Amino acid sequence: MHPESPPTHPVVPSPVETPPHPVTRLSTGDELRATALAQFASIGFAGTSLQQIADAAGYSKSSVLYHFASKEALLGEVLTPAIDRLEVILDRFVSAPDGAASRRRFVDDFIDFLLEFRLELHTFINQAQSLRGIPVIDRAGVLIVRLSDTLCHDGASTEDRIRFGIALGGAAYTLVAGMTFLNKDIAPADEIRQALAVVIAELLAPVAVHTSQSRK
Amino acid sequence: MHPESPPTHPVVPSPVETPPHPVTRLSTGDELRATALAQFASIGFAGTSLQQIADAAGYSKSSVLYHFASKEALLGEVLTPAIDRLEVILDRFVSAPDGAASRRRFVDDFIDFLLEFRLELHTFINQAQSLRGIPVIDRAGVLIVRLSDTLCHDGASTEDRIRFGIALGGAAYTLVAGMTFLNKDIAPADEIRQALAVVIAELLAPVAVHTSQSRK
DNA sequence: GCAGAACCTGACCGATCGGTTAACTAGGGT
DNA sequence: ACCCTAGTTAACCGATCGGTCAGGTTCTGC
Repeated sequence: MHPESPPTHPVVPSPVETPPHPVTRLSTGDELRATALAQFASIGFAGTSLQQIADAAGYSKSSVLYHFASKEALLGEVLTPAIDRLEVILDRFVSAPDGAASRRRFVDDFIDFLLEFRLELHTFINQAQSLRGIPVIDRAGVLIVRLSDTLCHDGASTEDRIRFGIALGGAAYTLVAGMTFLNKDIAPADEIRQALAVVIAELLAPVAVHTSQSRK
Repeated sequence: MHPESPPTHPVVPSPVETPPHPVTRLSTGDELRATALAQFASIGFAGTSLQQIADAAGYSKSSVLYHFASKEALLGEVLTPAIDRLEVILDRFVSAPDGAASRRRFVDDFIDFLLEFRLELHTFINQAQSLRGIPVIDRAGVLIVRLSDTLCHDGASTEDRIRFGIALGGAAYTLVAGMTFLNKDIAPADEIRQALAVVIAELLAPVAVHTSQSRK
């Protein structure tokens, strides 16, 4: 089943503490989380079976359900780190004094978030509607609405809201699906980050200007 | 089963030709196509069962499989009109002389396409990767690549390609998921179209300028 | 009246779904 | 030796999956 040689359980090089050198070896739970995330993002939560996750990770379906109470719980554990991170970023932004510097740092933080949690964002963005009721999804939903309301105050125009939506959905798409599909080259990372910064800032700039200063 | 009163088959008001007044009544096949599209776009192709489609449309699963050879064939019939339309738009653009007017008309056509086939685009955009091999998906894939290559010539920068990807994925997201989720108001249609035109043109403008004229 | 096409359906098929249970293995502490 | 815990798995459960099939109903052409 596993690439490892012995027929017993596959990993667990050091049962206590994290390994001294940050080895690339992951715990079984982390392996399963990563595998599940990749499947949820590409095939969808409803379209991914526990058997597929187990096969892809090299375990049995029973093992997946040993580490996670249910499929929904697995989704929850997969998405939670991204939500926590976004919450921190947003809290820091709203508690900072209004100003160009604060806004600039927020956009930087947000782009870091996009790049680090692209699969989680893609999963949420494209499936939140059909997964309403699952606690982690609802929590992420209110967070996104808060993000939207923070950037686009009550009186924001339709165009401002569409700018925000396009930035959010466009980044989620481009960084996952569009990457291996439109940009055949594997992309030089730094170049992507820089280009993303330009375009996202351009999309969000009028919104921010509109909310904190006078129009145009 | 059906909202109609008699227990027999539900619609078929005029068995031959289209009804003289374009009544809102749809043929069974059209009802099923529309229902399936809504489910595919929100829950995903893999996550949507034929039973769900049948229930939502008020028919039996057997009836769905009577009108469509298989689930994949249903997906094909659902997506084909959008692909045909996009193909027409793209052909007209590449066969027209280069120029600002041609580009402007293309963006207009493209926005019409986005608004009319938002569910079809959303379905393709977010699931093409996992549905590779299905003929209609592959056909749409080569079309999108052709669209990308037409707008971004070989030497296009990473930023240009990201602009295109964000415009495409962002519009698909905003017009479907973001609509009932971020913009609580049902949206005044014309306002959405106009805002979309501004933002899409802004995203695509540097690309077009770059490919047909000098930079900036 | 009658044959046939078009339409819709319940019953059924093997496969797979998410999830439960019990059994097994290995290691640590005593 | 002992037990306990953690990890893994096969076997199994009822439900549902996509798909097939035979039969019933209604309409049309003759």
